[in-house]
Amino acid sequence: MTAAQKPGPVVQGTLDMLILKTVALQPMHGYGVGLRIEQISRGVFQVNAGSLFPAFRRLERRGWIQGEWRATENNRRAKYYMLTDAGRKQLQSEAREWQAQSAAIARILEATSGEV
Amino acid sequence: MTAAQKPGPVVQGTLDMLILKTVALQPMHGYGVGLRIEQISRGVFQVNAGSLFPAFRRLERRGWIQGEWRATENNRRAKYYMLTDAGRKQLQSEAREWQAQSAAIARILEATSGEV
DNA sequence: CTGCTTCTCTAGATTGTCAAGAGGAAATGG
DNA sequence: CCATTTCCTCTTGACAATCTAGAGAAGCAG
Repeated sequence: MTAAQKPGPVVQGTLDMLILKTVALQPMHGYGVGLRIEQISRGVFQVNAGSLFPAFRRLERRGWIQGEWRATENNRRAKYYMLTDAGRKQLQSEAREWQAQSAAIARILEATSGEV
Repeated sequence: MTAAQKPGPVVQGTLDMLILKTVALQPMHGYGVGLRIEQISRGVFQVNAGSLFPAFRRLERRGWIQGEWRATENNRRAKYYMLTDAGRKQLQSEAREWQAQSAAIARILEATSGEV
């Protein structure tokens, strides 16, 4: 039973970063981003539409991504989002901050006594 | 300027785990736990009293920590909390989950194309 | 036509955290 | 002795991100 816990929500505060990173690789529509995050996280995360779409609106409003209606591979209409230059900067900044935070948490979890 | 961003809030959802870990090392009072987390995180995190005390109440209500009034080193009264057995299990479980989550985020941040 | 899948989007509630404080008791400095 | 600072507990009210639980449209398969 060392394996696969049931999927859960994304770690709070990281969804924007994960979306930016995902659309940085290639323009994608919202639904696809959700699936991709589930896949790459290997089922650790599961993104709800009620989280996803507000996030896309948020990111677009802030100018970090830009949407455009296109046809999917399956002949449907979907809004494809791609990263802007500002979005690329934002992604770098959030990723850097995340590294610092997860390193800090790792330090705390590994602490064995009174180290500073 | 590669150095020390200004301190910010704890990553959402991790505060309980950080508190459990901190009191696991040695019984501590709330205020001290806050300072300790700031220290070990090297200023990455800064825990607000308005987050801290509700968290302690929450953890005690769930039976993961147990509080007791004692005198501090400085002759003051403070409520010292220590981990219960249930708390130890909970800490292990949360830490395991955290490892899975941060690994998943790392995978996403490092992705370069369509890997599954 | 019926039902399944893909895809977008909304409304309402919950939750964890924050900002901003109040207050008490010991130490410290004048 | 009084004033100030430091330590420590705790509360209130607001906010932002996420969730649950849907609706709705359009193509595909039976």
